[in-house]
Amino acid sequence: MSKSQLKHPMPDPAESETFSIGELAEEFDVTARAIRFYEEKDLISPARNGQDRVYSRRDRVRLHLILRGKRLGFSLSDVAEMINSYDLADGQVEQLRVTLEKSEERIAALRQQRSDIDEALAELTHSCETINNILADKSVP
Amino acid sequence: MSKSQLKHPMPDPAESETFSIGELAEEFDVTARAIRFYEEKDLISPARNGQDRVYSRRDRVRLHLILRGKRLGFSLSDVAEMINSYDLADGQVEQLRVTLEKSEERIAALRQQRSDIDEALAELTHSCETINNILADKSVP
DNA sequence: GTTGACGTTAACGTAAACGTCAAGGTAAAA
DNA sequence: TTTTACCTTGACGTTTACGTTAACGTCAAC
Repeated sequence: MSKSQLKHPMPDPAESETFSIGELAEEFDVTARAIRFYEEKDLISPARNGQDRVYSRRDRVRLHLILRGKRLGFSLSDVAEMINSYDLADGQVEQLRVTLEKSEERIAALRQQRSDIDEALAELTHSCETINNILADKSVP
Repeated sequence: MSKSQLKHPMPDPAESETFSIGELAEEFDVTARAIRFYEEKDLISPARNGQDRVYSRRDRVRLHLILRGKRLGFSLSDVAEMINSYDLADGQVEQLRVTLEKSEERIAALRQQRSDIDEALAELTHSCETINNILADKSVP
């Protein structure tokens, strides 16, 4: 199914690069519901064509950032803080500072998690061994 | 406040080793609410003295197992499966088999998590470096 | 006879990130 | 014209592990 068959073709055929919610959903493999949810949380604010949402390239970048943030384990409110600080007076620098700070926190948390996991793994593998031994004994009394 | 001052002293002074919910809560540093919640989820079934719950040593062991399971990242329903399989005809062996299986699953999941964390750490440390470089440039133009 | 420490049940609240209807609008293709 | 594809808002449901009242019972001590 080509783009010309879709309900929402390019508004300006001379190209101004906009996207429908469905296009973005498919491209990034998320549901439209999720994207609307991000909007509800002030992570993204697409333009409107009547009722329909119209996403610019900038919006698309934001969505990309949101998903990257999620992948790295940030909460949506963290992502909101990072992304939205972009729109402040200071712009760039402030956004970078916020992101840097949150990233460092995240790194610390991840390191902690990793050591927790290592502990759990040690305990689990040990108990598996023990269980295996018991079971071996029981089956050959 | 010593034990003799408590509302619920030993029912049998000749010792049969029972515990109140508050005692267990304090010993294991969980709230009484949590312990009742575990009961609601069929993880533990203390006897009653009228309205009051009376925990045996066996109940105490179960609680210990529950908390250990949680610490290792099992869900309460996982823990329930493991613990409750103890009460089946086959008893011991079946419980051990269930626990072993779940533990192996858990180990696999933890390894996956760890590698996810490692990936995220790599990406985060890299982006922190990048940001630091940009900020350094900006402050010394 | 009341205060304090402990216990009870019942049921609603919380956080995160959406999923899942319901009920409908609009436009383009067959 | 009807079907099909895509969109909308609104609102409740899901999951996990409890927290948090509310309203009350009970006993020992002062």
